[in-house]
Amino acid sequence: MILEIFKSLPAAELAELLADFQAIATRHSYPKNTLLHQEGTRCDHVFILEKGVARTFYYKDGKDVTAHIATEGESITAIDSLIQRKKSRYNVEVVEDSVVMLIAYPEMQQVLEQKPQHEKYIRFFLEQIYMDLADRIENLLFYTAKERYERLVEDKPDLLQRINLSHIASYLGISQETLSRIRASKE
Amino acid sequence: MILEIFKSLPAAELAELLADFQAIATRHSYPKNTLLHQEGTRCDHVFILEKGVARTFYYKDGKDVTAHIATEGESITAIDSLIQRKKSRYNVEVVEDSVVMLIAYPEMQQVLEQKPQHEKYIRFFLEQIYMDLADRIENLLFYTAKERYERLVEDKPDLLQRINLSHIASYLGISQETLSRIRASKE
DNA sequence: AAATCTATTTGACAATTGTCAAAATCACTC
DNA sequence: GAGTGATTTTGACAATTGTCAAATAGATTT
Repeated sequence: MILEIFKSLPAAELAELLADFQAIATRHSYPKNTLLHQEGTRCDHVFILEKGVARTFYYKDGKDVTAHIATEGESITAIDSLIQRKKSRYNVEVVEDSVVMLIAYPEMQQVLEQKPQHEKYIRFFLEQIYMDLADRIENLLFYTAKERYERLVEDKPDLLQRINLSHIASYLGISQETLSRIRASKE
Repeated sequence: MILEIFKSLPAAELAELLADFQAIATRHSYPKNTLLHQEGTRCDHVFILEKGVARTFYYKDGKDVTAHIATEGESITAIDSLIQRKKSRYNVEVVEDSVVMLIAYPEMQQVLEQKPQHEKYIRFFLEQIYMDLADRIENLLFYTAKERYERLVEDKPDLLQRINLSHIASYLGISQETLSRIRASKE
């Protein structure tokens, strides 16, 4: 159940971390469209996708907006709630039938209290997702709707077959109609 | 030299962290427009503003783009380089005459190796700057140029007197001309 | 105070994208 | 396989914002 981003790290040190987290993780299967976390409640889990696709979304002026998408080997959660320990504005749902590892936050904290040397991996994890957001900002600032779409296709070609166009559109910050036209203009 | 965001944390635990970081921090004064870090080199410092204003910027298609702005009680660095330990694409400069605390990354790592219990504060720090980026993305996705400007004025009213309009514009993802017109349309 | 350099504003126009409404396509159920 | 509901596409139009060029204002130097 190792996260993709950890695969480059020194195996020896990592093994203990993984063992400790394996010990508190549980595996679940969910059918398509299952809500893993509901907005307005506190989120106490990190979800790691073994198989399938999941997204976080929220409602902005009544519209469903996708904030994050995760596929195999990636993690997803209601990050605001997990960080600030309060009610979340995000929902998390699986978009396909999925197999998910759950790590409960309180147990994770306990592991980190007992073995603070693991904290540096959490730090590494946060650094990675921070850089992901920085990339996304640059994407929004400097690339046109069309370019953003092309970059997503380049990065995750399979995603477009696996998730609704409307979700892709809101994730990219484009109206669904514009995204549809962009697709039509290709080939 | 405490960071604004740490002020809400339990004082007792925090005191040791601060003492340990004070021990490796050095204070410097820089005149306006001094470059604290140059792109293409590895950044080995975190800068904490005691007085003044600083920004990170980079060149995108030859244009100066402001990525981050920090004022008193906030921190700034070439975050890509600090995280990934490689050459940075960012420059860091002070925009006003400033007093800055420097913390060298290698020494910070050493402190964290010796006292891994401090890692959780680093984690807290990363979580905070992560949420800042998430806010910025939402800002870009859902608010017009005018609204983004108004929100910045609301949040940091003094900034507009302290830093060039062109820097504010690129930070907000707006052309300088549009920002100028937005300002003209008010009052 | 004139001269020079920098920063900001203004004008004219074009391009990108959003919105609303309707049609077409697709997917699933009975 | 007809029918129903969800998803995607298309059309027409308006609004926001960017670009390029020039003018103005402000700041700094001699």
